[in-house]
Amino acid sequence: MNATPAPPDTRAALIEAAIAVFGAVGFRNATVRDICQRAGANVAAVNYHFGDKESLYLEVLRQVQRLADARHPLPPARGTARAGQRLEGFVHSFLLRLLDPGPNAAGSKLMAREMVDPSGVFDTVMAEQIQPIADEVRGIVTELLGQGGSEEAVRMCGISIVSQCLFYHQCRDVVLALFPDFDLGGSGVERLARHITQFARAGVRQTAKGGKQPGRPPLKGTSGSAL
Amino acid sequence: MNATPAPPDTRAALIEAAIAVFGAVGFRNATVRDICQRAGANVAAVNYHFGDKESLYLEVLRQVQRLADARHPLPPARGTARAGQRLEGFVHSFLLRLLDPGPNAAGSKLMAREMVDPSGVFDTVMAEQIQPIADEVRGIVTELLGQGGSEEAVRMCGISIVSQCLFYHQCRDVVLALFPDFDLGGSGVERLARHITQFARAGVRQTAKGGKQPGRPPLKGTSGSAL
Amino acid sequence: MNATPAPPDTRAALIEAAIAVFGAVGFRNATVRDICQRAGANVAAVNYHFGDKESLYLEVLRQVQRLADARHPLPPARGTARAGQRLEGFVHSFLLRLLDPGPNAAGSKLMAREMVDPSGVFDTVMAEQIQPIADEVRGIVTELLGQGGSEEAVRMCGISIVSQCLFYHQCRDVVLALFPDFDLGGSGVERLARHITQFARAGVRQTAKGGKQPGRPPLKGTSGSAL
Amino acid sequence: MNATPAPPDTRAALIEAAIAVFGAVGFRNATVRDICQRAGANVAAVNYHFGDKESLYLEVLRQVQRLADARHPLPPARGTARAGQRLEGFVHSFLLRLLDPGPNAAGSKLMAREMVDPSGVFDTVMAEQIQPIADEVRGIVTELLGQGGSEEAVRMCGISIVSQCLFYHQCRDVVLALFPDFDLGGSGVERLARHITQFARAGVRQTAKGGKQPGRPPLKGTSGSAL
DNA sequence: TATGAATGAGCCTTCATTCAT
DNA sequence: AATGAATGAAGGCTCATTCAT
Repeated sequence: MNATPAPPDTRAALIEAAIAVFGAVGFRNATVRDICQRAGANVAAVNYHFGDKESLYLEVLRQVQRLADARHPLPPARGTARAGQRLEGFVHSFLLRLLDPGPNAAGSKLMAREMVDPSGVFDTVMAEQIQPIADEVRGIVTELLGQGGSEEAVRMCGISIVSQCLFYHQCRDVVLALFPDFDLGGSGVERLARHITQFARAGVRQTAKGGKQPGRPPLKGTSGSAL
Repeated sequence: MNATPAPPDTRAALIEAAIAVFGAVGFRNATVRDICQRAGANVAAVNYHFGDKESLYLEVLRQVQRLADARHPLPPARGTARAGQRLEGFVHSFLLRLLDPGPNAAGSKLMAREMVDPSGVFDTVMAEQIQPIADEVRGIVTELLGQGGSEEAVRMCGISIVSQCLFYHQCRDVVLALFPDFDLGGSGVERLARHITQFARAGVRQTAKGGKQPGRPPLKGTSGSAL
Repeated sequence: MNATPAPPDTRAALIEAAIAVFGAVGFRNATVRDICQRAGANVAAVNYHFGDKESLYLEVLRQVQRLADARHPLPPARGTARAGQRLEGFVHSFLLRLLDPGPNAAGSKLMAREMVDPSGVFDTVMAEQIQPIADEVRGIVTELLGQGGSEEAVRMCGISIVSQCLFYHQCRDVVLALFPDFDLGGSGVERLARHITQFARAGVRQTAKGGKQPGRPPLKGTSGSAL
Repeated sequence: MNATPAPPDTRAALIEAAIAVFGAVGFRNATVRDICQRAGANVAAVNYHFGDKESLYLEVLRQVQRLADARHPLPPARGTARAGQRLEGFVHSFLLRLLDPGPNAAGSKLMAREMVDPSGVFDTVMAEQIQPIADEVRGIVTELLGQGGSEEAVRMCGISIVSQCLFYHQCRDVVLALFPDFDLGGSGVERLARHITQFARAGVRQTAKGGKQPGRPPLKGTSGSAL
């Protein structure tokens, strides 16, 4: 569609280098010099091609999304399969996208940081990358919950599912510090997907039964306000 | 109350200011000058009282934990209650600790960042702050799973529980971008605690039954297309 | 003369300014700001062109040597003349190099300081600048001593020669404080060279005769009281 | 004479510590904090007892001289012995004073630096410490030269003697870099003293014979001016 | 007499950015 | 279309010194 006649591969090299550097050390810690050097370009190249460091960063996030979509497209939209299957499929491909050690791993790290510590491009990221996932999850959960699913239940169940997946990605270092031999790549992803799927399915089923916890009085708080 | 009415405790003022600044912009973005200025102290004050910026940062993280422990102590250790109750208690007080909009909110943010983007003090934070929580959760899950709990199951269930709580904290901005009216303070915490508790209890129970998902073959394929 | 009339060679200007500043106040006392200012360059110029202050310092020492070699080359290597002549030639050109009031005087001062109060670049200076001189002297003395020259005798005679020359340079202020009219430039150098040469030649000849001082018992006692 | 009723040994401790620190790293590199710490005193102690860092430095130089005079008094004034003996005695005790590894070694280093790189207290040091040595040497050389000794010959011979001794002290690091096994303490001093004495005696004797070098035409210069 | 806290000037270095070519 | 040199603002840190106690 967008055919630049002679691809100025300096630009592409800059983006690629920037993904690696931003991913490794974050936006602030990354230096323009480092990026340019890795791209085999001049110190002024970033400013020349992108205007400034932040514009490069935005371009990088876009490219990261493009790569992620290409490598691990989200499962086809709702309706094509039963919710149970779709949950399983979603968890699996979402985990793959997050934990894939492939060329986009650094980009993945970028997204994680953006969610915890939003920068100026957060809105774009939300709209272009996170919202579609949220929609997909909402669809799955809505169907799973059936008519017993209040809006709040849908939201919370969706978050319960997504958060389990994201944790391994965002808090990878914590996981590995606690369990140094934890397998977060290769076959480990399969086991994780299986666990999360069955854990979540049971959780959602329970939520569908109603907010009432069987035979349990309201929480007896550990802090101030009387719960 | 105190004999000395108000000793111009520069050190304390520095920590307080640092919590705010580090919490707002992170370790790297924060400047010593800014912190000192807010604390009404000299530029050299940080070096005098803490040695360097990083040592101040570590002290800040410790103070943040102290405040958190004081405001929302984790439930008393194992043995005092059945695991079911302890799960409920843990989730509730953990959420309170994370989402408390009180004076420690900025400090909370710090911990979130540290988990996603570890700094030089990560190891200390792991040992002093995260490990105790992990131990507590492990204890609860081990008891809930009973004899059917493999080491891996214990780990994954623990993470499934903690990650749900953490998400609202770490990805607060994402939650609010998706659901602007989501209640993350006050009574919202109670509803969240109830949801997570029952979701997790069902999930753990299901995990205990065995890793086999009823009538479902192991996943095949690495991307969504197979779903 | 030169095709490019006057390239604003910031790098060269920095070195020149640095020779002056380092020479005047020493490495530690010198400030990068001062050097850059004198060179008409930005504060960051030193870092850009040399990496850091110390690397600039090393470059300065090299340039100083280059200038010294250009202005006062040491006499051609051994073999071309008898040792007596070579001693004379060495002392003369070494003194010229040390006492030359020309544009390299400040640089000379640097070397003197480095020998008395070594800095981080001492090893490099030793290898690149001092060792060649030591080798030359060793060659001369070895030949002068003939077969009677033990290794120790060679070393000590060499030092006896060099130290006499260096003193006028390193302790110039002491000399001038003691003898305000002492001529350390111009024809004074000639007289110094003649004195040191004949003094040293006699000393070496005496050393060659054997370590035994005629009719004098070995020293006894460790302090002056025995004299 | 000067009896301070109750010796404030903080002051003495400061001086002692300062000798060590100044001697080790020089005036500029030394920090008041370091000195106070080693003296077991408060950071403000230097300013309190001496006014400022430089005044402490002057006091230190005085103390160094006191110690040197106590440990290695110069040989008794002229007339008590023949010049030959006195030369031997001077060289020996001067070397001892310079190379003594005892408690004043650091102080010695200070003096060396002061001679090469004079500070504000240089004049005091000259008058109080160097001049007496110069006078002693002048006396010895004058007698050795006899009637053939011009003023210039006396000066240059004196310097030839002193410079040989000083070199081992001031350029100790150079000596050890060139000859790592060179013995600069203990019995090494004896050998050095013997060498320098006989070397110098021969040199002075030759100088006395007259400035004419036997059968040697004036120097054939290696640089500009026609010698 | 002596101190611990605090200060402010200043240093080296980093880095995104600019500019002439 | 692209670069190497150069910039200036800013950052963390050091250190001799001061001051209230």
